[in-house]
Amino acid sequence: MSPHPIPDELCCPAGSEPLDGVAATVESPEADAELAALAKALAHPVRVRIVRMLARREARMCSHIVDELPLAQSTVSEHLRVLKAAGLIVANESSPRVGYCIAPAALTRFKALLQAL
Amino acid sequence: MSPHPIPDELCCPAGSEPLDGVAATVESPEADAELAALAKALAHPVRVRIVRMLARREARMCSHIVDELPLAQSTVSEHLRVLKAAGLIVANESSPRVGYCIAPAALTRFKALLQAL
DNA sequence: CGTGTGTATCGTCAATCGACGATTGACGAT
DNA sequence: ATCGTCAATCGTCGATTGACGATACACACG
Repeated sequence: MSPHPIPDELCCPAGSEPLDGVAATVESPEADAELAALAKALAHPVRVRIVRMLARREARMCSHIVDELPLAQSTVSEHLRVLKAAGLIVANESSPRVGYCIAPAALTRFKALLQAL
Repeated sequence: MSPHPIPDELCCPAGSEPLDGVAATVESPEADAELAALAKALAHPVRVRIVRMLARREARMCSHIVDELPLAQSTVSEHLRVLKAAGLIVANESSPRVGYCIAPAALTRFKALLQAL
């Protein structure tokens, strides 16, 4: 059997749609830095892939992603760290197996900032 | 007097709205690489600022941007090169007065790729 | 033809990135 | 208590980035 027996529902607070990512300024030096930081987090094909996988709920754990990609576990962990640092994903630190999922608010904010260009 | 006497209408074909950036695939390994490349081009506050200035038509020439930012001319030129390589901006190569402007199609494509996440 | 203006390119240098293996730490299960 | 699994961290290495000054280039104008 696979050592990763498909995770149960151990993701983020489920249907949380904060929608607060549209409140802040969209044109300012701070917005420039914010957009640049978000773009930087997505500035790698592997990270785009990871975000897509998490958005589709195709994976929740680091090991799942390692299975899908031709990369070492430490490399995947580092990409997850970058995405988490940018706020694009969040981790369930409480659960046994650390479930990752996307942060809808950050993604919404990203889209809003880009749309404003 | 300013050595940059405000440029005349030396921008791109003006009201060109190709809108062809929505035709290609939005979920694929190629799309991942494409989105990552576009994000990488915007992954710097200065480049975000430059794109914003060009989108607002506040500047068209490299020298205008140099006037606005605390950066050397060669640095600004390099940022412009990165943006042009990513296809986000285009240049009127006709003269020393190179007129830069945003590439609406690339920006639209960028937005479409991000929205698909 | 020389001069000034506006850009691009080159070379350099410090800093950051991306990848890896190895190690460590946390749990659950045996 | 030991083992196996999952993930984070550390240290390293080569490649890339970002910044700069200096230089070279293209053209308009005198």
